[in-house]
Formats: sequence, structure tokens, C-alpha cells
Amino acid sequence: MVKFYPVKKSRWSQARLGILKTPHGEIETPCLVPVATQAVVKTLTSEEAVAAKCQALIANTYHLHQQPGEGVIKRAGGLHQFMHWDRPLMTDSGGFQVFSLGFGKDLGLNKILKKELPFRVKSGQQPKLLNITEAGVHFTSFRDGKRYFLGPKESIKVQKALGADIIFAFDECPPPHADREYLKESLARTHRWAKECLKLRPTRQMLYGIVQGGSDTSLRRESAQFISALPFNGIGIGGEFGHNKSQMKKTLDTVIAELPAHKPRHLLGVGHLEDIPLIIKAGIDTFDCTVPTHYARHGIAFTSQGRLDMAKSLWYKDKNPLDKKCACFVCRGYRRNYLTHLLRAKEITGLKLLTFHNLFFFNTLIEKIRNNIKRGYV
RNA sequence: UCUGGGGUAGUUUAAUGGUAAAACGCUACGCUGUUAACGUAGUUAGUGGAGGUUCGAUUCCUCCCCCCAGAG
Repeated sequence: MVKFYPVKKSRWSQARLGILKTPHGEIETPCLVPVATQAVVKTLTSEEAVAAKCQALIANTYHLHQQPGEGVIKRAGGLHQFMHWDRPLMTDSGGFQVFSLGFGKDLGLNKILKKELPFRVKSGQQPKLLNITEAGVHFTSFRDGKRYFLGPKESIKVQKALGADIIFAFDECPPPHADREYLKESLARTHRWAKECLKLRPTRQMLYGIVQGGSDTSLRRESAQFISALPFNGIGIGGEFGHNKSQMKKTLDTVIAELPAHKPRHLLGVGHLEDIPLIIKAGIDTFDCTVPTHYARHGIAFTSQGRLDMAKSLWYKDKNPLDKKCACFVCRGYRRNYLTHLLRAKEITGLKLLTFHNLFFFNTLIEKIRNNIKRGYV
């Protein structure tokens, strides 16, 4: 069974150092959990993910349920053996796909709204390709047009078969432009689903409940209290927190103030470089984010000089390493001109090298923050 | 040398007797629990050359140049 041991609490903020013990080893927190949706960190082998200092990965229930199906993975000995990753693993419940393949897809939106929209999602409204019901969500697959049903029972059943160390309750990630009525109903549904998930609570896996409520402070508080009162092993925090950073911090603080100190907290889908110090100081232990891997495949490298678009031709004449201050093998051995060449020539190795560097860079940064908490600086 | 096919954005192709469309490229921007080696936008030609027919030619005709294939 998984256990969380707080090691040190900051004097200056809510930041805390901890150890999350799982049957597949320990996670030193705070920790980034890179995204391995389809049981792989895209472009990397599991060995490379370890070399990039990844302590844990998060795979996806919805996508693995569709392909290859949890039966295949269970018969392969579970997700760890299947993907040759013997460190801690999480699976997301599919709750995010309720948004990303629903209203998110309909309107081309991300979960964090960049600008105000002239309309809101109202109570009773449904996305085009899926139907959200009390029992769960009917998805129409973009892959083959087939209908898939995922509700709290189904999600937990699949996640048990996959066998990750930490699994999440099935929730609805509500659209960022939902009106208060929609948000309220969605939250009530997510709470009912949370209780359903607990009925099927696994014995060897750690089950996290998920706090929702959008950028509405009172709903967030209510949700944090509700989820905290249930016998979950940890708390996930999902959805949107507000359209700007100060709002995000305020909402996050509201939630964390309600959470029990002894349970680990995972922030779902947040982790832009500039967010990381903020969320750690807010008291988050683990968080997952696609940014380092996703941006890498779009040519963006995160460095001590900031974000570099390595697909631009200007780097052809630059013989420097990606980041002089970085100790990763990419920065030790490869130059910017070559990385740019690989990206522009559409050579897949370019994507791998950037992915590796970005993960190493993020993980090193977080390692430094852990050390700073340890020394009492943060 | 003969026969046939063909010369249209940087590239590969499309189109029509009424002043040219797309993909790729290039440039910019976007992308926070990944439908994402992706998305959006912008950019670029006056249609091999010269002449002719026509109100109007990239389109039809003549000659020339170049490329490809086959034959000698």
C-alpha cells in the first residue's frame, strides 16, 4: 500500500517536503509527474525517462481502455511490466477526456481560458460527441466512431486492471466557460461519482478523490471539504482555477486550506515552468503536466535563458549547447544548430532530444526547489 | 534526327477563352490531468520565350528554347 510521509513543512509558505511510498518505490515530493498517456512518454524509452530524472509517470484510463484495452495490459502483467517501468505509476481516470473530447473539442478550447468568451456553457447543455449522464459518460470515439461508456464504476474497474500505484476517481473536468449553474450540477455529479468510486476502492492501489468547482471560490471550498471528508488516500485537484495567475493562486489556496495535512495532494494538469514555484508554495506535493513533453515535440526547449523555439532557422548558426547550465546528455553532447536541423528535417530524434532535455530541465528545477525547502529557503 | 508527352508560386501539381487553386516549404503566433512529430494565420506566380487569333489567352494557332520517354 502507498503511504505519504511529510518530511518537512516550510516556515515561509505552505510548501512541504515529503516521501510518497508505493509498492514500486518512493517519490520525493514535490514532484512533477510526466504524462505517459498511451503507456509511454512520447519519444522516450522507460530507461530514458529514468535518466531524465522522472520519478513517476501518469498514464490514461480512457485511452488505454480503447487501445489496447485493459485486458491486454492485465494479461501482460499490469501496466508496470507492460511498459517496462518499475517505478511509481498513476493513471488518470478519464475525467479530463470528458472535457477535452467534449466541450473542449467542440470549441477548440483548453481547460484554462485565455480570454473571455461571449457565451457560457449552460446547465443541461451537452457536447457534440459525448453524452454526460448521472451514471457516467458516453463517448463517441474519434478513432473508430464506436461508443464507449465510462463512469465511476467502469473507470475504477479499468484502473484496477491496469494496476497503477495511484489511481484517480472518475470526475468531470468542467469547461472553463461554464456558468455557475452548470458548474454546481457538474460538481454535485463529480461528488456522487467520488462516493461510487469509493465503493470499489482497491486494496493495493491508492485512490485519490478529485476536487472540482472551477474558478468559483465557494464551490472550490465546498468541494475540498466534501472530498476531504471521504476516505480517499489522497486528494487530486482538477479543472480550472481562474484565467490568470493571481486568481489561480487564490483558488488553490482556498482549496488547500481545507485539505488534511496527512494526505498527499496532486494537482492535475498544471505545471508550466512559471507555475511550478507557485503551486509548490501553495502546498502541492505532486502535479502532472504535458508541457515539457508536448512543447518539446513542437520544437520548444525550456532553458535557463527561457523558452527557445528551436524550430526557427536562426539557430542554424548557433554552435552552443541548448543550455550551457544544463547537465543533461543533450546539452553535453549536442549543439543548437544540429537540434534545429533535426527538427526542420523532421527527424524524430530531434523530438526525443528536446523531450529528454525538457524533462531533465524541469526535474532538475524541482529538485532544486526540494533542496531549498530542505534548507529552509522556501 | 524522328515521334509522343510536358514547361504554371522555392518545390510538386490543379484549373479555366474572362487576368490563377492546393499541398509542401518559408514566416509568425498558439498549444497546462495529450485526439497533438500538432493547430491557426500569413507569404510567394502573372502561367518557358516571341508573335498571332480574340473585346479578352495560362487555355487556341505558329515558330523558337528547354525537360522527359520511346525509336534510330
